[in-house]
Amino acid sequence: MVTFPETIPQAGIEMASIKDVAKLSGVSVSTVSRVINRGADVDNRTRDRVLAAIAKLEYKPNLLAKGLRGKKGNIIGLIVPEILDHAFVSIVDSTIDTAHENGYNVIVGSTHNDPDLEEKFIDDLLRRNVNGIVFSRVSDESRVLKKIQKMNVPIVIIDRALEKEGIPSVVLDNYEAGRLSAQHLVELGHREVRCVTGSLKISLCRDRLRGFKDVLRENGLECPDADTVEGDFKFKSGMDAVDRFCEDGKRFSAVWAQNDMMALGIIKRCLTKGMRIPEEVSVVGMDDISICEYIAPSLTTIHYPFKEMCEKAFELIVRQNGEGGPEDAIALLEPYLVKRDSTGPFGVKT
Amino acid sequence: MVTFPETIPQAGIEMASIKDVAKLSGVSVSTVSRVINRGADVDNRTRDRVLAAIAKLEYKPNLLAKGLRGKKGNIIGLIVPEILDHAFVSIVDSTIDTAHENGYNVIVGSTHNDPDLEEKFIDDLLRRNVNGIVFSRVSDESRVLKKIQKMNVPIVIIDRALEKEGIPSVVLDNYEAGRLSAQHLVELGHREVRCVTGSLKISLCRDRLRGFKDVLRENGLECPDADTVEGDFKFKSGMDAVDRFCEDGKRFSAVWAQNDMMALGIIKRCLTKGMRIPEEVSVVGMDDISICEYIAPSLTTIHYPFKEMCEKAFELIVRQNGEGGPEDAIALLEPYLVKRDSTGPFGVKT
DNA sequence: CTGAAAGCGCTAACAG
DNA sequence: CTGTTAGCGCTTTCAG
Repeated sequence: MVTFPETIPQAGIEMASIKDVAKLSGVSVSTVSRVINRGADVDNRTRDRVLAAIAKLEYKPNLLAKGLRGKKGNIIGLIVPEILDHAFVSIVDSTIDTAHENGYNVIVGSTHNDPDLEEKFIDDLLRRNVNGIVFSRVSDESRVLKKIQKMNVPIVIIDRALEKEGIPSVVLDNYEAGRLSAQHLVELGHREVRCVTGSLKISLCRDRLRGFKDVLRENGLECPDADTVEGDFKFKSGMDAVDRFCEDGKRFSAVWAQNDMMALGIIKRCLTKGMRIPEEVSVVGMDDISICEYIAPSLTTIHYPFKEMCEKAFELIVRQNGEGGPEDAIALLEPYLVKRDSTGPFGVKT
Repeated sequence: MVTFPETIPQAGIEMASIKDVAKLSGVSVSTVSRVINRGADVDNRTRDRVLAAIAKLEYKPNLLAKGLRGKKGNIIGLIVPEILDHAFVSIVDSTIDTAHENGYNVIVGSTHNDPDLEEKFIDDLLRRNVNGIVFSRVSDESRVLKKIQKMNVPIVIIDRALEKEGIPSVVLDNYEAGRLSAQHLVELGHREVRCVTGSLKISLCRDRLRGFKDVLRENGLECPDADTVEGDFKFKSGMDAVDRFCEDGKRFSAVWAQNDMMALGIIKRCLTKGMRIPEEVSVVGMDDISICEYIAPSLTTIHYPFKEMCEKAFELIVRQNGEGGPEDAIALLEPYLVKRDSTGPFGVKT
């Protein structure tokens, strides 16, 4: 339902341009440009006049003109597969905040894992002379990345390192994440431990699993492949995993899911089946998305430092914008455990 | 930890410009521009040559130049108070998708409810010749809105109508939302019904409450002010509300929270206190954020049509971009109930 | 210290 | 149908 009560004629005032400022202060545009940009090399008296005119006209340099001329749009492009994904929204948020603090705007695009959308979006960014592109979760297919690099546009991959490509990346120490979760569970006395992974085609999932198993082994526990279910990072695959674990008849007292969404699925399914958490089953997640605190029981998880990640990514972009062309760099960030209510000592049934 | 394995010298290939295309196809830039934009008025043979050159060079018009020249940056600005807020992320997502489908990019900014950030961000958008601004949750203070309108930049307010200002808006039928939730509860046989509102300074919260109470009255039920707790849309205020309700000694069997976050707080607190949901207490939320499905029990709620809202907002922007200047319009969208597991019939204790 | 001039890449009259 | 010209708003030599 759309209604149009009335039409209001608009003033349509134009924004002041550098010309207007020049005219009002009685100098040339280049002088105005000087006081805006370097401030130096300008007589104090004329500068004051210009500044006064700028204030009076509320002049703000047009960013398109500036970007066109300077070849840099003062924009950061951010590409994520899915904004609604609880992990990515943290990236969006942090990137925007970091960029704003540094005087950049950010254009956000979500590819929905569609390579065509992805490429279209990248083209748009390139056509806007972006200062850099922050790329979250690329398909391993790296054609588009090559394109970006060829255009000499700084790029940073977040969350997934493409070392062989020599592309600057910010990644989590995924092996350590796996270790942390196993350690927590082992310390609580659990011996029948399960793991729900993301797709094992993704190297970070394999890394996490490796860390997890290593700790179990170091503690004399086994973790046969049968104790592992491969999920897809989605809620439902967590639910399904519980069914799988129950099927095989063997008991289990603890599960680690390689992301929080699956952990939520696990919790929901367990509760539905009448299993108590953490009294009968301890559950650990991974990512530390905001929901963790909102459910009952709240979810013990491995914190993924999204904010630091985005700050680092931004730093790498800026660094590439400086002289010397792009640097090849990989920043490795460390996860840590956040203990909440979904985990408890083995065998304590209150 | 940052390491720099090696430095790779870059090619730094420039993007092809319209000049390059003109040169390669042996025509003038204006002809190239013609084939790109209107296609008409160009001889078929020359058009083909131009097209070939465009393909060969992978030419894509620079968006900054285009925007500078045409006074329109082909960009939509989106302003939300907090991206991490589960309701707003839906707005971000839908706006971006809608904009992309129509060939626009979107610059997202979150104000964190800081008026200075808000103004700074708006200035940035204006300086980029945005085609329009989608504004979610403005402070009632409308100075900035005036500014935008003065610049003749289309604007649409999402989620909160400022009718007196004559600014195009897309709003929910909040009164109806209140009615729906009460109706659902009444139909389930509940008579001791409570409500946790958002800040009653916000008109939409008052509207929702009015609808809620009207239905109760129509059904011969009372809803004294004491049965209502004013929250702040945050998780914790939902938890606190339960404590308040328990304090006064009167029984209650159902609660409506004016947003899902507070409903989650209610559920968590109830479960912690050992109250069963929905057997002892039915809980209805509002917004239908994604978490609703992920908790146990899943949350019955009033669906807020974010996607339709954003589509409508976009439509209003585009319409204003057309001739005739801005139109004053208010679009009203309808909510609906989504029944899940947090509500059940009164008195049925399984 | 300051102004004039050129040009970033594109579009839009205006001639031809 | 096509090329020339001018200019969007800004920065940056280059003179002076």
